[in-house]
Amino acid sequence: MAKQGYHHGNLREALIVACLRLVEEKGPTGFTLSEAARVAGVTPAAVYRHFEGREDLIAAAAHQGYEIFADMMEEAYAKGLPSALKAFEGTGRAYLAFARRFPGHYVAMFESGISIQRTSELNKVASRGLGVLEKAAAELSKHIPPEKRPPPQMFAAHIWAMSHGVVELFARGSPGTKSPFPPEDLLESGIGVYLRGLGLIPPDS
Amino acid sequence: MAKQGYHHGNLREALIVACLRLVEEKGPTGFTLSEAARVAGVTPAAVYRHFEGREDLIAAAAHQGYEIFADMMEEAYAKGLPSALKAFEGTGRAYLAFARRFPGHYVAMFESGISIQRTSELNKVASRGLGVLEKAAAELSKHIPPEKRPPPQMFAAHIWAMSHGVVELFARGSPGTKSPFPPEDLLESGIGVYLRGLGLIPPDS
DNA sequence: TGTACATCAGTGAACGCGCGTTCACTGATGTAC
DNA sequence: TGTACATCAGTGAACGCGCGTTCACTGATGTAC
Repeated sequence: MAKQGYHHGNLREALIVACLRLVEEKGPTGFTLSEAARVAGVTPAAVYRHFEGREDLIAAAAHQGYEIFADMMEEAYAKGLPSALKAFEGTGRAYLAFARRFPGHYVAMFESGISIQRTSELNKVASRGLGVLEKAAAELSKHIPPEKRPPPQMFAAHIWAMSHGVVELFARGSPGTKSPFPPEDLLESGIGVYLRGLGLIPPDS
Repeated sequence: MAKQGYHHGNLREALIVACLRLVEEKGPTGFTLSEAARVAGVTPAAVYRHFEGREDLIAAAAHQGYEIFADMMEEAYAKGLPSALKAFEGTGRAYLAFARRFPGHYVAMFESGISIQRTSELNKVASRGLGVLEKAAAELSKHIPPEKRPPPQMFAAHIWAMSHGVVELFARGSPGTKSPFPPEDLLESGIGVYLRGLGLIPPDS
């Protein structure tokens, strides 16, 4: 990561790392291109050899995040198979796990205000992660009698919303919001109740 | 709202209104004290007659938001009584309704990064809103057999998280996130499934 | 192995900009007599 | 009703600052011969 002479070696990556660190520490507002350059040990102007500007740098960080995110979702899904239920629960948990392990990426993706529509590439990789959740939901919904089966996209959205809410409100340094429960437990139990509501888990336990 | 001569009349309020508008239009990042002053038709320096600075102005906007929010929650709760179930569902819906009707306030409260701990006053008014939700949850939880009754704070947190998630992901101009379902329906059905999972609604319907 | 040269990733100085904040001031308002 | 005066909400000029971005440049690297 330290530069070794006039040429850096891998400045592009180093700038993304710096961006992630700053965005995590100071929030998306606090992030400046100049400081990222400073952290990477380089002149602000050098950034323009690798990115179009400030926005583009954040977008690159987010892109990397979506990639990792999609991978984690897929892995969690595969790990749960062949049980559709386990696979589904796994993806829900993976959401929170991602936010915990990659807070910088998470902020760049969901709180920095960069649009998913920015690039078709960004859009594509972002859809991959959500796609896994929807696939898991579709698979799982086959276990519900057709006449009382909600659209899989819908309950994917429910789980996504709950996961996102738990992360935003309870897992991050959010506005003084403290819950007496660890976010992991909160999400776990929330998903549990929800799936029970769909009749996918027996009512006791 | 137009100033009428040298003295404005109600600059404090006008500045909050300007702050809300800007924060809604451009996001919390885009908000500047100077522009708020401009919108209110006044010199930036004039702001300091009413607020300590930029942060303080946003905090005031958030404070006003929390006040309105708490009122809406209480009203929704009261309207649902004496049915504990209806009262609870009402507060969930009120969350989304608030975000829709007062987007500027919503941003100031939940996305601007100002801490709830900033003032004991702010903390107090912010707790009032959440308190209603917790009260509703506690009331409702009496209808669950004690041995399978989760802590009311916990399921208040679940509903809060889901509401917040729906708002952030689907109700606001969020990162290209589009759902085929209107947020209202999404939240309504999500809460429905959840309550069914708690055994508070009969499994059919 | 050595030299000439093209490539390109970095520099560093400069720019204009709008920001938040301060200060001594001044114009309008309201009150005492 | 009129005048003197205190109060205070506004002005406007100035400040230092760090930002994002541009530009002509230069130093390091790699390749052709």
